[in-house]
Amino acid sequence: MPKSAQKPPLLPPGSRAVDPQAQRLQMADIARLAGVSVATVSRALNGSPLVSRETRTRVEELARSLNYAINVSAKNLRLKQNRTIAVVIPYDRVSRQHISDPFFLAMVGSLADALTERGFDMLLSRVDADSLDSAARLYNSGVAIGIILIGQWRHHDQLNQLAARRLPIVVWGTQIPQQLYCTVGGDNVVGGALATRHLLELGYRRIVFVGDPQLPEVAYRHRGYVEALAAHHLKPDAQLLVSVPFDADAARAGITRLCEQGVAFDAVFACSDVLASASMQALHLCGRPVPDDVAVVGYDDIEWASHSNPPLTTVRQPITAAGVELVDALLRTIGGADVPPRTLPVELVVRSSARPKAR
Amino acid sequence: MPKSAQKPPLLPPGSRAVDPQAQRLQMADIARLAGVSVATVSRALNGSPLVSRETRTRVEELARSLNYAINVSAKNLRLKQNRTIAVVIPYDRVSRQHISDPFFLAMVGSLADALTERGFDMLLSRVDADSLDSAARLYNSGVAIGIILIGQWRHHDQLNQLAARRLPIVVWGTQIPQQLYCTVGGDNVVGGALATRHLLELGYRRIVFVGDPQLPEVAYRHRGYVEALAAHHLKPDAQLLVSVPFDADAARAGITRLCEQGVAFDAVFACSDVLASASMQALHLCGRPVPDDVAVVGYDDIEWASHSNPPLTTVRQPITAAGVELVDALLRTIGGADVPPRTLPVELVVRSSARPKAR
DNA sequence: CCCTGATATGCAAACGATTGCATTGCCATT
DNA sequence: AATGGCAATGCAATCGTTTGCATATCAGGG
Repeated sequence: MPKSAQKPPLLPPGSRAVDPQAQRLQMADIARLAGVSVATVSRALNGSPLVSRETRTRVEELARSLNYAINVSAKNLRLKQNRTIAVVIPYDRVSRQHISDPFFLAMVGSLADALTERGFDMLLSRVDADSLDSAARLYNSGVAIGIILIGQWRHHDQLNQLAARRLPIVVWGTQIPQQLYCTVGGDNVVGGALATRHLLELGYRRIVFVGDPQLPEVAYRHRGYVEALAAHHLKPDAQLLVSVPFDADAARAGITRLCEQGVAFDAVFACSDVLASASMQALHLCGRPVPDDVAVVGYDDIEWASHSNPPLTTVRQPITAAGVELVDALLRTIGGADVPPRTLPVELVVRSSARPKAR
Repeated sequence: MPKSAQKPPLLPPGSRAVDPQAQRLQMADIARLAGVSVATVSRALNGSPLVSRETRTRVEELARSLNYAINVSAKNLRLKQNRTIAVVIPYDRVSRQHISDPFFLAMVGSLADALTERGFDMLLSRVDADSLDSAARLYNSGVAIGIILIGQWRHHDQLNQLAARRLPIVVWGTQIPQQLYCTVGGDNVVGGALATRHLLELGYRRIVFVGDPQLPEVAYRHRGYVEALAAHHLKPDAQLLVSVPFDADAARAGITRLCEQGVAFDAVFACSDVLASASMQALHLCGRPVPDDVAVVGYDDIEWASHSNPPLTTVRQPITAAGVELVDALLRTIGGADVPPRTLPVELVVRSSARPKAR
C-alpha cells in the first residue's frame, strides 16, 4: 500500500477511470519506507552531496526496486523547466507536401535520434500552416521549451512574427534576407547547380525544372539551375519550367503535358525525389524511357532513391546532420544565444538515372 | 508587466538562461487585470456555469488578447491527468528494422493524424528493444497516459510483463496466444496467402519467401504462404526460404546467394516493400529482370511501391485505419476496458511487378 | 424587516516535487 | 565547559492550477 497511509481513500470525486494507478508511488512513500524526509529523498535521487553515502544508496535502491518514477509535472512545475522539444510539421493545403512525405518523415526520424541522444523528449505535432502561431501555444503553455519547425513554405512572415515574440524556434529551410528566426537548411543554390551541371556535363542541354519557385527553397535551387546554365552559356527556357507543388500527381500531369505539347527536352531536374519518381513514371508512359532517352536527377536522396529502378541520381540532403544541427541550434537559442542561420553542404549522389547523353 | 507586482524580482538563484520568458503570464495576471480572483478566472476559462456571462466574456477576451496559455504542468499536476500519448518505436539490433523504415514512419504519420484529430499530444520515443520497460517510465512518471508501441518483434514476453503491471499499452503487431496486451495488426495469414495465391494464379510455382519467420508477424505471413501453396497441392521448399531480418542489405545478399547457388525459382514474395525493392535490385544485377523473368510481390504498400519501376504489386497494410484503431484501442484501455486484439483486413494491390508467367 | 434561496464570487487547501534556511548531533578547539 | 564548525537531515514555502466550502449580494415572500 504505497499511498500515504494516514489519508482516507478519498479518490477525486470527478473519478476518472484511470485511477487504478492512483496507487502510483511518490516521494513521500519512498521517504516513509526509507525512514527519512522527502527532502532527503529528493536530494538523494538528484545526487546532492548533502546526503550521506549510506542514505543515498538506501534511497536509490528502494526507488529502483519499487520502480519509482518521479512525477514529471510536479518537477517541471517547481523547476519551471522541462526537457520536451516540440517538432512541428505544418501541413499546407497549397503546397500539398505533408507529413507523409518521405523526406519529412526521414527528418522526423533524424530528429528523434538527435533528441533522444541528448535526453530530450520529442513532441510531434501537425499544425495548420495557416495558423502557425498555434505552435506558439506549445511554448507558452510550458509544454515544450522550444520548437523545431520543418517546412518553411511560404510562411516567412508568420515565422518572423513568432520569432519577434521571442519564441525559441528553429526552422528547417532556407535563409531569407531579414529573417528574425534561425534556419538550418541544405545549400539549395549549390544543390540546384550541382544537379544541373551534372546533366550539362553529361551532354544534356534542354533540362526541365520541376518544382514551384514560389517556395523559398525551390527558388534557390532554381537559381542554382540558372547559374549552372549560364556557366554553359545557356539561358533558361520558360517552356522547360514545370511549376508544380510538392505533389506527385501534379508532377506526373506536368510532365505528361510537356510531352503532349511536344516540347523538346532531354533531361529533368526535379526538386524532390518524390517529384523525380513521378516524373520518371510519366516519362515511361510517354514512351521516353529513363535513362536511355531522358536523364533524371532528383533531390533529397531519400531511402527510396537508391532502390528505385533505375537507381536515382540525386542531390543528397544531409538528413542526419540536419537533425543534429537543428537540435543544436535550438538548444543554443533556448540558452539565449543569437544563433546565426546555418547552411549545410549537399552532395551529388551519382547513380544510374542520368547517363552520358547518346549522341 | 504581467508578473504579480508585489513580488520582488527574485529570479531563481540557479538562474537559467531561459528566464527572459519568466514574464510568461499566468492566471493571477489575468485575474488582476480583470479584477476578479484566480478561482473565477479558472472557472471562466473552463466554462463552468458558476460564473456570470459577462465575467466570462471579459476574462475570455482578456486571455485571448494577451494570448495567455495555461500552464500545463500545473494543470496536469492538479488534475492528475494529461493528454499525451507516447508512441514508442523499439529499435532492435537483431531485426535491424528501425525508426527510419518507411513503413514505421508512415505509421508515425498516421498516428500523428489520429491523435491530433482527437486532441492528444504525441510523444515520440525510441527505446532500446532490449529494455522495453524503460517505456514504462513514460507512464509511471506521468508524462503520458498510455503507450502505443510499433513493432512487436521478438519481445512478446517483455510486453506481457509490462501489461501484467497494468501499463496501458497497445501494440502494433500480431495476435499471439496468451497475450496479456492488446494488439492491432493487419491480417498476416491472409496477407501471406493473398500474395502467394496471386503468384500461383499467374502461373508461378517456385516462389521464394523473403523474411524472418522468427518474427511473429512474418511467421503468420509464412503460414499464409504455406496454406496457399497447399491449396495448389504444393509443399514449401526449404531452399526457397530466404531468412533475413528487415534489412535491405541482407535481402540483397540473400537473393544474390540464391542466384549464385543456382537454386531454381520464378517468383519472390518479400515480407516488406523494402525487402521487395532490395530483391528486385539484386535480381536485376543477377540478370533476372522483373517482371519479365521473375515476378515479385511485396508487403506494406508504402508510398514508394507505386513509384517504383516496375510499380510494385504488394499487400496493402491499412496504415490509416491502423492509426485510428490503435488510438481507439488505447483510449479504451485507458478507460479501463479490456480491449480485445483486433485484426485489420489487408488487400492485394496489383501493379506490374508480377505478370502472368510466360510459358 | 428578517429569512430563504438563488447566483456569483473569493479563500485556501490540495497536487508532488525542490530548496533556502533552520536544526540536530558530534567533534575539535579554546 | 563553552564555543565554533561541519555534516546530515527536516521544515515549510513555493511552482500555477482546480475546486470544496464559505461568503456576499440580491430578489421576493412572509
